[in-house]
Amino acid sequence: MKRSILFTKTSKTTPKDETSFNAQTLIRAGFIDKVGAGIYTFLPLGLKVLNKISNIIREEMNAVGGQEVLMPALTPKSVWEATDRWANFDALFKLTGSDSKEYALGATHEEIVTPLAQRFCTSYKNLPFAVYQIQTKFRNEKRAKAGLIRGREFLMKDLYSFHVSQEDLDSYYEKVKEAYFKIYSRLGLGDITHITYASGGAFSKYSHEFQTVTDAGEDLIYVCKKCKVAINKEIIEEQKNCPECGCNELEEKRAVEVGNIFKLGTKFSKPFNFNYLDKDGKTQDIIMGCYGIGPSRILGTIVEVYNDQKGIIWPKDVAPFNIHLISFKQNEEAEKIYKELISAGFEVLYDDRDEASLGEKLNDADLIGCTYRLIVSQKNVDLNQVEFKERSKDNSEMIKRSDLLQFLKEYVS
RNA sequence: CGGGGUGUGGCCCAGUUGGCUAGGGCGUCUGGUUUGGGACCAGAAGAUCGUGGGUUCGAGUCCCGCCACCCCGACCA
Repeated sequence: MKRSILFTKTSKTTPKDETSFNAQTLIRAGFIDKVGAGIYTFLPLGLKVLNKISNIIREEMNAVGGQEVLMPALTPKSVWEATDRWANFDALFKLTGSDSKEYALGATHEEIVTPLAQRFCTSYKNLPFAVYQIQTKFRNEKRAKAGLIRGREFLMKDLYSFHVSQEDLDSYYEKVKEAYFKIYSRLGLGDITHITYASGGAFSKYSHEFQTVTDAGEDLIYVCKKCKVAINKEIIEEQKNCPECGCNELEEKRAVEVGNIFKLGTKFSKPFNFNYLDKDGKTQDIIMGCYGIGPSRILGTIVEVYNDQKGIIWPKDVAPFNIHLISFKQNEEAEKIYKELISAGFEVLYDDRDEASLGEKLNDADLIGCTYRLIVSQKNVDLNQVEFKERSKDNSEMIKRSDLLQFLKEYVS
């Protein structure tokens, strides 16, 4: 992508109606645009990152046998009444159609996926199975805040699994747990993301959350110094030591909830009379699990975690572009390198603007935060070299022009 | 939903006890000079002062309602 035709711009000033670091920075760098409280547009740069996050999640969901679907955001009142959540789920956005029928904007999809699964699953032969989607969710938060971390509309991956028994759910649950660890590690958040024991809400005694440690977090967790498992604040009173290793050296930290997995049991299969016939032809309960993770919240969390005074420092696999290429008084050679990199399969943001000073281009590159940066200047062209720098490091190095592609192939990809 | 705060060109702000054609910076456009960390000069465009009502000879400024946004709290399957 050439910077000269990218339709967004960076800004020197931060919007005053936004105080969270992630939203301020993402708006300034041209990744998102604010439409209302907790409502954002994803711009080309932001959408690229969001899609990369989603794709990592998608790959890991596919790897545990999840089958991707896309359920509606507009959901009829009747399904919510079946589970008694029309009246009791106060974050539901409700609306009325012109036919005076009532709807809710999907805040979660148990009410949709359960009847869906019921249509196709009647026998033990059909079990187990899991479906997921990556979709916009709506929650009428009393107060949206913290930029992308608590919006009223946000992207969510929700996986639902269906089982013949509690044992089968338990073993699948462990598989998904492992998949989640892989996801956070691929997103660059592995070392600072803890699995925590959290309230099970209406479904069970405990659920598990995945919490990424950052001061921007809304939650307090208590991390076991030995095994890195943590406990959420809401259950610290009843669970005073580590549930895994029993030790009581717990350290309080602020964190963002970046995932939550639940054993639903029969909480949703029962209200919909969703059963199956076992080998003996006897009717049995379907046991369910659900597993959520929010790509847009993760995007905001990454910005909160990986930054310096100049801007964002994207982890390699989620950066909007692999390489930020800057031309300085030398557009001919830079253009040539741009084309070479593109045909070699790199994603490149090429700042080809004549009117921008080098300082402006460098500041933009630091703000946008692509992992690697190349500078092609007249001086470098004369010396047959290109300047290479990692966003996370202080020093740059010179790469021989003739070695450039090979170097990048080894180093960047 | 309770408490507090803020609304002035695209963005950040100034605007005195109410007073004349509402200012500045950033950005944008034109021309010229520049270029290793957000360049400079000259010119230009761009504003229902959140919105509705009221007080007044006169309202960005005072009063009332509403709306939006931010912060603290509550809430957060």
